[in-house]
Amino acid sequence: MLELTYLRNQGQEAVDALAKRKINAQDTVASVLQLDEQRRNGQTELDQLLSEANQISKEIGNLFKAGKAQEAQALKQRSTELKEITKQKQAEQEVVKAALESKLVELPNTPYHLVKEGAGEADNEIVKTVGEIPKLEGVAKPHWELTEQYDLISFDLGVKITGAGFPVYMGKGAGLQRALINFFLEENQKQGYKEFIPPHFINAASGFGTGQLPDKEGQMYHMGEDDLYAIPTAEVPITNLFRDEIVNRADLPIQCTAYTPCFRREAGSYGKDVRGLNRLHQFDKVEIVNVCHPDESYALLDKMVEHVEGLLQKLELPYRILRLCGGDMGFTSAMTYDFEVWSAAQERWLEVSSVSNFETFQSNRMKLRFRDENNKTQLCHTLNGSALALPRIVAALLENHQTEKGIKIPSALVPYTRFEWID
RNA sequence: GGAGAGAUGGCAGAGUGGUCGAAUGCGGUAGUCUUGAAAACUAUUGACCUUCACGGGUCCGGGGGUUCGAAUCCCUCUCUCUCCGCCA
Repeated sequence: MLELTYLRNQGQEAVDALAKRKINAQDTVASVLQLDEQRRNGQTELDQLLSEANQISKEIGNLFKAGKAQEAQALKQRSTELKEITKQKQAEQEVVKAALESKLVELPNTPYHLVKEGAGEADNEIVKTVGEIPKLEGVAKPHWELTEQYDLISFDLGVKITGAGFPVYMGKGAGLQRALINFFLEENQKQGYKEFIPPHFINAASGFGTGQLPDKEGQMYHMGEDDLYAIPTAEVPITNLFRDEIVNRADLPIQCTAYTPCFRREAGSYGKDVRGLNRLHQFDKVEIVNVCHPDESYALLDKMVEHVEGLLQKLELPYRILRLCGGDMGFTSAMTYDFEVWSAAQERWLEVSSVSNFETFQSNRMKLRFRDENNKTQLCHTLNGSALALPRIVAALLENHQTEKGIKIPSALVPYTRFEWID
């Protein structure tokens, strides 16, 4: 949620920035400002009425004490009258506030100045491409064949017990999964991240805090009986740990990491995009989340990018980094870098990480603040990124590292798998 | 799931219809003292809305009600604790 004061003071700047997403926010911003004005005026009026009512009540109390019941009775009349008026005024205010809130929530985050205008994927900037593309044309098997050949993952068993998009990992397939999770968690800890194991279900307030609700309602699994949502990413429970908190400035940046399964309905996906491990309803991911001072968020974003890069290098995977254009960024993000690894058999890039700075967009919703030098509360910045999402990493590892002997495990990972080959 | 108790400021905890945004203690901050620290002492210390400012307003778990007036009375929801039951 954008900050009201920002829209008040720099409304046009916000509209211009949002144009990078190829959306015209002129009207929405205008009605936000109009409703805000209306709300403030109403509030002033209401406050004056309440002030009068408070004063009269006090006087009545004093009069009763002084034994002047007659005069007190006379004042009661005005008091009752005021009660009616304030009640009505309050109801009006509620309506205005709700309207303001619903308009404000419609607006996505304003892109950072470095973000290029664009409509979608095609307009993303390639920041860099690193590593050698393996030359396996013709002989390379796609991962969905390799997982079957080496008995690593069963998609069919998953279909039987749950449905499509819920794979069953087996043997070295399961071991590889566990090894990657541990590898990522430990690498993250070396960077100063503290590990958490959060709940896998969240309430609606948490979904709202990080921006999944109301925007992505249909993408989450919802358990109606208990009104809980299965987490689409660890970002949600982890960032919401800090909802309604005033954190110590000295504690910033707060760095958290967590492994969780992630659940996504992926309504509307089809075709080669969903083949094998490319897109799943349940998958494993290790996430990093940062809560920091506004001045340091972009430096921290760079640091996160560097860290994720390091992980991909240790896994010996060719990758490229994209800076997303306005139109391809998520609703809540101010700037996002995507990481893609090369899939040698599918011969295409697969997204494995998304690292974003949300600035105050989430913290404003969550009321996540710190105290500045003047002891004033100020919104923190929040950031997060995948470090890393497993399925496509597994797909790329299997495809890129396949040999006639079997699949070679990258040496950095061997201490975790305790096997060097899948054969 | 059944029965009971409870929810007050960063924490602990008083307050049962008016002068209570709320005693007191702890904690935090600043100062005095000290070579330094501790202790002691002094002062200060909630959030939010509104206003250029003075000021005004809201908040005692959430929502509703009674009353001129509610932290305090009533209804309701949520959560926590204790006991019983069930259970990894």
